[in-house]
Amino acid sequence: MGRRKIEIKKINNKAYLKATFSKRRKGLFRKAAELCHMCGAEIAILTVSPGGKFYNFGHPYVDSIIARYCGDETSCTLHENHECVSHEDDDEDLEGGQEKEEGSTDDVDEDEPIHEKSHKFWWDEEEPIDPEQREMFSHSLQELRNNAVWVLNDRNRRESYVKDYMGGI
Amino acid sequence: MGRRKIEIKKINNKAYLKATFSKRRKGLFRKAAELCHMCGAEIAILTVSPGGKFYNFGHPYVDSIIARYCGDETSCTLHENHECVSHEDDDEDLEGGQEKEEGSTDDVDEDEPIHEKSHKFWWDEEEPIDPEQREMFSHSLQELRNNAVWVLNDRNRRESYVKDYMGGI
DNA sequence: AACTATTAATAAGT
DNA sequence: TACTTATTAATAGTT
Repeated sequence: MGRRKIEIKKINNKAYLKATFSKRRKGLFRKAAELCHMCGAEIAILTVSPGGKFYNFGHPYVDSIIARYCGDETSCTLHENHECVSHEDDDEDLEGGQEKEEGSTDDVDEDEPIHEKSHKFWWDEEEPIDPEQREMFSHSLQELRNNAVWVLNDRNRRESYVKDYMGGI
Repeated sequence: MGRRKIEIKKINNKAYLKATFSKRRKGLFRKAAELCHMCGAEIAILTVSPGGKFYNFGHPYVDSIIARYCGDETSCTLHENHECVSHEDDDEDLEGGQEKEEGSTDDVDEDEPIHEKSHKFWWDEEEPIDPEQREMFSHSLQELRNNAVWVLNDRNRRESYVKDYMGGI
């Protein structure tokens, strides 16, 4: 959506990259805020710039959402592959959700991931990860989740608070 | 961008909400993927539907980014208020970033947050949070971060791997 | 950072 | 639920 059609490809020009990163990140956050507001969703976005710096968006809080993600075994399996687009079950998705304490055999919804076509992303760079590292990492994430669980118990599920972003739109 | 201009406001019609949530979440993820690819950014998006279900996007991995967020005290202060849009310093942002081990008095960049105008979000619902709960939560998040630190040491900072989302675009 | 020509996202409709 | 298309909204290039 600009003066010209562009290809979605790696930008090399540093100045252009910086401008694009800034504009598009802003656009992304605006979209997220709209989605939160219109649909009552909660969204956390962690963006790491090419320089390794974090730019985050969160409604109501990045941390509360992460804690729930880390600790909530009902919404979030420990499945190796929940890295990308996951849990695409669009049914019974708009109901309450306050009662997450029930037996967790009420299993998760791995069915119908909208893009589970097993072909790679067209810009997949295919840099495989050392399986050992991956294993170790998985383990530590598990730990992290375990440590996060108790957080949830002292946190109401749906406090609403939005910090100023796009004040005015 | 549709047949009509719409207001960005809470949707009550359940069917419409569901459709909108689905479309816009998809759009959000596409935008994120484009940003990753064009700018070499890493992005994790945790979306909690109104029904409390997680829909996540991550490049290269949700978990690796969260771990870094939780553990990296250089990029991410333990400042009470890094919930929303944070770390908006756009300078020296495209450099390397492998050397994060230096003394952490090299403080963080709270300057020039792009929307730090202190007015509230226009849809701010202003439901204040119990300070005690907030305190407790903060503490547990700190714990969580401490537990995550060691993860980082066994993880190269910039593995590139994209799972299939929008394969083909 | 601000401006617009232009493309891309999407609200309705099917 | 997926596809279509009129229309708006995001943004690429420019200043």
